[in-house]
Amino acid sequence: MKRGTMPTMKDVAREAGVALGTVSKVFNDIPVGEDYRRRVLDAARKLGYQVNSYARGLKAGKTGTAALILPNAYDPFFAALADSVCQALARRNYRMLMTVTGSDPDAEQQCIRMVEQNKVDGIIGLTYNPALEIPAAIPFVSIDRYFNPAVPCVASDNFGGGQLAVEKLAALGCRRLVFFRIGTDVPGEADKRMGGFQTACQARGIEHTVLALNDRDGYEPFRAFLRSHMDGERLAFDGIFCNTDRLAFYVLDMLAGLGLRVPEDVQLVGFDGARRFGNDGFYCSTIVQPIGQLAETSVNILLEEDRSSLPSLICLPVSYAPGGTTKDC
Amino acid sequence: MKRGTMPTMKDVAREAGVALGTVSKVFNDIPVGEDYRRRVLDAARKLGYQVNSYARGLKAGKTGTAALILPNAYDPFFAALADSVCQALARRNYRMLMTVTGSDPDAEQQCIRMVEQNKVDGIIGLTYNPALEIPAAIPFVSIDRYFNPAVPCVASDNFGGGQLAVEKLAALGCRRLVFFRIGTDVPGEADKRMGGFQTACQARGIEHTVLALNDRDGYEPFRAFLRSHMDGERLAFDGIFCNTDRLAFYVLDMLAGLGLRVPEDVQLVGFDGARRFGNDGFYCSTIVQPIGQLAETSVNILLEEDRSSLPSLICLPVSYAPGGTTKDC
DNA sequence: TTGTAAGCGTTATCAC
DNA sequence: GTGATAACGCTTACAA
Repeated sequence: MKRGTMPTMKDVAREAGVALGTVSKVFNDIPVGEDYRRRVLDAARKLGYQVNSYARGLKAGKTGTAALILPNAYDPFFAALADSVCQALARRNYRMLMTVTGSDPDAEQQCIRMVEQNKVDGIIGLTYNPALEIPAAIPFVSIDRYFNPAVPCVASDNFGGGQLAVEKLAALGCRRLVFFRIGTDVPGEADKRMGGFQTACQARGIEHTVLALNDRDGYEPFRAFLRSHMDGERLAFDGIFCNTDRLAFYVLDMLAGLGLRVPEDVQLVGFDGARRFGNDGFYCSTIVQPIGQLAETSVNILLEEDRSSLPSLICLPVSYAPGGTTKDC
Repeated sequence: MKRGTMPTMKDVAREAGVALGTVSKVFNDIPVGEDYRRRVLDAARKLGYQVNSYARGLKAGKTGTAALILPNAYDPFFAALADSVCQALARRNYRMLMTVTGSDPDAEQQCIRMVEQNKVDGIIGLTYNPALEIPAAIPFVSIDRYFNPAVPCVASDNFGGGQLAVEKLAALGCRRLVFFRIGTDVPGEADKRMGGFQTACQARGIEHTVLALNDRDGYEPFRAFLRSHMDGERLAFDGIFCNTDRLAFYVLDMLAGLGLRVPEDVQLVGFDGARRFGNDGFYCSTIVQPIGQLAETSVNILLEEDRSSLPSLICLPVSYAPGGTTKDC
């Protein structure tokens, strides 16, 4: 925005020989005499004029910009989400301001302050700060984490996903399942995956175990767990459900180290639907999150005019995709 | 930016019992009496005041926002770049406006218009539109593609990377190399990888071949090429250099289909340094692009005050990383 | 040092 | 339908 170099409405008005207000009307699709309209448009083109959306926002109280707050942009799930949200916003002629927090609670709050200053029209946030203060003045949509009834949360049907994983594994012949979980200790929607797993196992009378860890524990305990559950050459489980594809991928490596074949000896299902190179094959058989819908729904709710009665939680259906670590591939 | 609900400087001034200008000074670090300062800060905190950076930008001619234009955000390289650029900008107290173009030339031009409207302070663009019109009024830095001397371009040392790949493969015992290339036909810096490959091969007297394709050709020709170069059980080459990790990954699969072992029968090196799940292991042995430096350098140049004598091209050093498809892993 | 007032580019309200 | 004019929230001479 180098000053003095960009033409303004005033310049266009002078060039077109009309009044300032007339130019404004043309760019706001407010009826105006056809020849005036032409003159203005011609002058604008000639000068290379672009409306200044900040000045417009200053007056109109809208900026045409929404913010997306993410822990990072390189994780496949977050990257795909950023891509989809960006597109969903663009479709509605909105721009996307993106900030990454590195999962640092302070950085997250800082990000919110930053976007508050930028007077965005709304914020979509996927954060891990348990004490996050959400500005009441700006529409906010949370992804994957429920705050309170006043903050709409959009998430995948994590519980249903957990059930689906069990159903699939059971249908593929598994009789003894184990659920591996790793993640933050900030409670989030993703925690429901375990509930779905347990419920489905109980409903089907399937023997099951759970090993739920925190990020700070690292991945080694899973290896130790597997080793301690080896019965000679065989593992005590014939099916493993991991709460993320990343974990499943690590577990795959551990199983190989134990001399176990996947999917022959043990079948493995992850969660997320992460794809190699962002859009290729799955890393493993997985419960796929509907990222496009997640983005679209979040944007819809964020930009909803009537904010008096928004749903407080929306769960979107997940699906199952074979990815080579189950017998159906 | 719901109007009427957010406090303004005027509110703070009234609350603090000082003049409007005084409040402004406090928020711009312009010396002010200490007790005035305190009163203003207290009032601001009490009201939850945040400066409106749009209004500020309107006056100051700077908005504290830069735009990043990418083909998409899900490709691991672009995702990592987005993450790094976002961080580099944040470090300088800048916000990042991101747009994805889907590699559609029109969309790319459209994106530029959009960010022009938003009066960003600068644009970092990685685009494939050969006829892209770059606005003269806004600082622009191009990544991976040289436009003209007036548009600074930041890229990896692609030529050096091509040479490095040959050096490594040669050091690992390869004697007959082939270079596989796929990509757009818009000339970009990445094309220099081939030049580096050929130069290094010639310098070392290594027998070499090249198969350079366009995206629209698809991957099948590579498979056909490999098949036609099978000499009984053996491939006519003992080393393959691919212009991207993605291609290398596909080729890996083709080689397996041909009953060839990697790295025993043939060694494979890709380009980019893409990592599984964004930050884990490499997909293959690869020439790693210095994404962090790419981002940092781009931002440095973009925000450089003195724009009178900027470099027109900066190539950053790449490195080699073994990733299981060469004998040094 | 502090307060005042004139814009920055746009939109909205009026008389014309 | 058109064209002055007053905000919008902030910065910045300039006056006090």
